[in-house]
Amino acid sequence: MMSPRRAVALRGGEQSLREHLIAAAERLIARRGAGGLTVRDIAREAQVADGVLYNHFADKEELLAYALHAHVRSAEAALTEAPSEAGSGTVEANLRAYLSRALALHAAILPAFAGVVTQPKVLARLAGLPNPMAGGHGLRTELAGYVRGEQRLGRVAGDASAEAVAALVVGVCHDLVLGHLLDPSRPAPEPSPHLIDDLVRTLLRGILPSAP
Amino acid sequence: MMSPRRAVALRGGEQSLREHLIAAAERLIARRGAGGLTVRDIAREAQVADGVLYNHFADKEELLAYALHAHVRSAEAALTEAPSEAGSGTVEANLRAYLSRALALHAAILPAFAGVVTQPKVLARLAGLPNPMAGGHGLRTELAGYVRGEQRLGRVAGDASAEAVAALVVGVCHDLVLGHLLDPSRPAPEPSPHLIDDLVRTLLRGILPSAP
DNA sequence: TGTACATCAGTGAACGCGCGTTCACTGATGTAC
DNA sequence: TGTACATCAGTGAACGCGCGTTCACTGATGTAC
Repeated sequence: MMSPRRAVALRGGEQSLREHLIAAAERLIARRGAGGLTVRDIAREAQVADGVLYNHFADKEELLAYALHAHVRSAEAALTEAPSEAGSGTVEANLRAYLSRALALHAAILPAFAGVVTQPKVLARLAGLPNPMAGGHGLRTELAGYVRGEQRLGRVAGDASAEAVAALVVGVCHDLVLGHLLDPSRPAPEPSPHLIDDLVRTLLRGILPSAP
Repeated sequence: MMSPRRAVALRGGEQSLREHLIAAAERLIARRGAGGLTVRDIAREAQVADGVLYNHFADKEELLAYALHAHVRSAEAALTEAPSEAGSGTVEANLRAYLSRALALHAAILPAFAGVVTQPKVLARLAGLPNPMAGGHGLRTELAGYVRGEQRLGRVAGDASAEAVAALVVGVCHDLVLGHLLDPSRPAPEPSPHLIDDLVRTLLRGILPSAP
């Protein structure tokens, strides 16, 4: 077996340089988003020569796609609470938990993706990756599935729309995070518990006056 | 009065070169977003020399900020329907109208802003412009005001949260448009009327089973 | 065991390109006489 | 009225810079003898 030169940054470590590069890019993405990153930024973060990247990836976009993918999986893994199961606790508490989960997830993911929207090559690479759950798509179907489960148990109205609930919950997350991105003075990470209460109540009971 | 050289592109027209440049940039923003635009793109669109820009604006970012501002105002002006007034028609129809309005507005505005999130200098310039209604902020307060009006008339429950409704409606618009931006294969401009029905019904009646 | 050589991932200076920005020049218009 | 000159917004070639990418070279490791 051949074992030629080894990157100085890997001395003492055992992961491959490929994983090392992805991890470095992921760290930068988590810190500043995938927007203005340069290959030199990534090489410096990885403490590695400028050119190595091209021994392991076709181009910058491919590396970014893998790093974004890793970032999404990290963000999902960092969520402490497991998704609520239909029938457990109360529907209200479960909905609130889903809302918190979705908000935490989007607060971590959306800023990272902000700079990618204008890079079609990265989007194309991402589309080719194994598990396309980016953008909260996985959470959306998870939530819709939960609502359908509650419908079967009779704790949610049979004529309610699981897709509508999922779209509203995910949407409000996008909204809160986007507001922060477009105007950094606005708070995004921690919306008032009051607002969360109001959102959950609206989803549960609607806004029409109670029937007499 | 001095009247030195006049830009060839302005022959026959009468607007100032400053407005001409803003209009050209706005056209490009509407067509491709504010993301990858170069000063040369804008100069070519305006049929004007590369350098003139700097006779009228401090830098590229200032011009982009004015163009984005103009784009937002154009998008708002292009909305045919006027916002519903509290008490008119039915609450359901009014909510549907607000949802359609908001969706049309965000479909026009969000793609334009997509590329700006990673350009802090443009965001800073935008913050300094006269009317900071960017990002659907104006529509949000308008909708919240409408809901409060209906509450006063008793057509909406007094304990409902106008802010929650506004956040949910605006959020779902962000969501639909973002989904299209991140994955161009997904449809965004025209969501199914079915989904709109479901969203409105959810907002009006919630998802809990009707009280016996 | 010890020494000379072959391998090839890693290295980093260099390349080409496109960007934002500058500035010496152009030329249409107003003014002086 | 006609001619020479002054003004200055517009022009576009050129500048400097940072980017993604390339490639001749380095040097740690395995192999041959």
